[in-house]
Amino acid sequence: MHAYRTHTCAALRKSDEGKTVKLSGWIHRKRDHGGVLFIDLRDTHGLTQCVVDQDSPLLAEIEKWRPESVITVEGRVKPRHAGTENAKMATGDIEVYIDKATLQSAADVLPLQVAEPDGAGEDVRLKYRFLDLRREGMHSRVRLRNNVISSMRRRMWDKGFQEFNTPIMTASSPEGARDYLVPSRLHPGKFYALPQAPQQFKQLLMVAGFDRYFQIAPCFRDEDGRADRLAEFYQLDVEMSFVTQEEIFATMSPVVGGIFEEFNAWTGTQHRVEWLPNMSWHEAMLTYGSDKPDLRNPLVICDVTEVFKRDDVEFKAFKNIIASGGVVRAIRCPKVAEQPRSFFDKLNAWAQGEGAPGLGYIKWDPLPNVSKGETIPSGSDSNPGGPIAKFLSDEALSELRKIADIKSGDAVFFVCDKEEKAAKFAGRARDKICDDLPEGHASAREKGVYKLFWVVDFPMYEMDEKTGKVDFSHNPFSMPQGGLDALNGPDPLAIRAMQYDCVCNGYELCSGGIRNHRPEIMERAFALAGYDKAVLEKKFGGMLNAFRFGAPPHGGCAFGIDRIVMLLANEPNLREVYAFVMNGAYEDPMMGAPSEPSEQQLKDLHLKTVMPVKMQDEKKRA
RNA sequence: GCGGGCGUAGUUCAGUUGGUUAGAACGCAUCCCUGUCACGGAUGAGGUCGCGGGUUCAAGUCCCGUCGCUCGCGCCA
Repeated sequence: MHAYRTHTCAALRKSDEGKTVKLSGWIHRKRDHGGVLFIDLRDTHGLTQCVVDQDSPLLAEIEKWRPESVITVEGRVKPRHAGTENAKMATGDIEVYIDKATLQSAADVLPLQVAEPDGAGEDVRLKYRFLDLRREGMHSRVRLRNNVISSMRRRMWDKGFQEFNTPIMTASSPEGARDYLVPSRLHPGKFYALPQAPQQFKQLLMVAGFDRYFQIAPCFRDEDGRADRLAEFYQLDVEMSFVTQEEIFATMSPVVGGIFEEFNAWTGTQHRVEWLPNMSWHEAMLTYGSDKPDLRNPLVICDVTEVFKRDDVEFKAFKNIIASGGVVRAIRCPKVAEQPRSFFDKLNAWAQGEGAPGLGYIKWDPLPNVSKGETIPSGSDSNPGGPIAKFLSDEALSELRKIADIKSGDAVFFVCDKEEKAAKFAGRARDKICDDLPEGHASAREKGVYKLFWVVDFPMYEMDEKTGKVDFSHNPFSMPQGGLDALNGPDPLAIRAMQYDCVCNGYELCSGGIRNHRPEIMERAFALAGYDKAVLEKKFGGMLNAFRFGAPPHGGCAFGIDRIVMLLANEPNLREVYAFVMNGAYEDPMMGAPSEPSEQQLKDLHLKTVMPVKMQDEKKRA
């Protein structure tokens, strides 16, 4: 017989009755009745109930073994007595009557409970991640992640892509974030960088003639974390040669959509997967106030600056801001007028908490003799109310209704600021309003659906408001729409890039572009952002050189695997979908990382550490 | 770098206006129990109330500082 097991803990059924079997696993739960002891034995596959009664000399010994100890039991498979079967367990019709038992590894008293969710905090869970991972939720989320990655690989190979490995220790590549650096022993004073993305390598593979690349690629960025952002993460990194933007969408939409279809019922709720038409970046920012809008939220934003510019509108607060170049955005909220006063007051308080002067609104309470939903442009179907209504003439109100498509019973919230700020704040208010509405309201967030679409036509450049300096707004590898001619045009801020994102339920899943493979266009593109040829050569010399020896037109994208798994697992925190992660301060309390190197290590690496003044003081005091 | 929230038993939490010996649940230990499946019952151990300072007759509670965790802003695809 096998040293440890003949079956897994999920395998045995009634048909195995009478067999002598061996199982190994963890003591999940013990139920000790004095004369009879039940042990639920667990492995990664499932649970099997094992029994010892007082006829057995083993009882006294086994009683002492604590939960989460690893044991091996040998015994006979017996059908459970009539009425004691457990329909909730796959193996619930049988039990294993223990003849022999070995304690393979005893468990100490546990710092967190494995069999029960005990609400243990993240610091404890991360320190004892190996225990946390035994728990049902983490265990199955890690498996979900593995399955998603496996499915991605299969889908990519099926489409003729091959998986490549690219270096982890490489050169710093300025993609925006800070690099993690690795000191070189052989080259004093020089450092390798961990890749923020394998961007240049995948483009070089295109130059090398491999025309369909993918990689489940680790990426590293030394920027502060968030619930959905860590120092290291994985991307499904993709690049193709001789393709248009549309071909990339046509290739990748079925891959990511297929993943959502395949795993969408994992949380137990079936979700629909809906693809919506491409949206321009400009439309996303205007209509939704975000470059990654959640389209389950039905509220839309429109520009109503014209209304507040009118001579018969007396609202000075907005007029002053408009006079200095500001805009007014209106968030149209169907059927929201009937919400209680407290709903509007709470939103106003929220806006003030966010640093805004408030969140003004107008609501159109239906007049009793007019049926709901009926539109009379003059506004005579309803009674406009709210703090701002009195500043607008009847004509202004009716223009507002026309522009914002307002019906009786609707409400509108206003945001007034410089364009970019107004757009973004209106976007956040749009989400806040939607979330504050009661469940089932016509304007509440839709449930049970993944809404996917591509945002296209990102601007190539943006202007820093303070310095007035023009810089790349996304990454500098994208081809400008219109090529060199566009770059020689009068207004760099009007140039769109062949740059796109894939968005799902408010998360940016993927970012990509058709790359700029022409050195002369790249030179001009960098010049517009104020970088001279020398900078370009220093930063991208390797890739630029390659482009001088025959580079195919190419493009690609990279999907954040963790965000996809977060959506599938319905978890708002990235740390819930990784086996091993660092905490918010990028420390690993289990492994003790980061740690101080030894003197010898520093010497080998030709390094000396200079501690921040604050920490030097602390050391002195200690 | 900045802001919000939190810090009390192994774990999750309660702790009133500052007032006697700081509580509960789960876990742990000992004992009882032959059919449970979150088994049940009895008893018990377990605390520098994050740390330092202050106010007070008296501080888990109030004040100041500091550290840690967490969420967000800045930053970052």
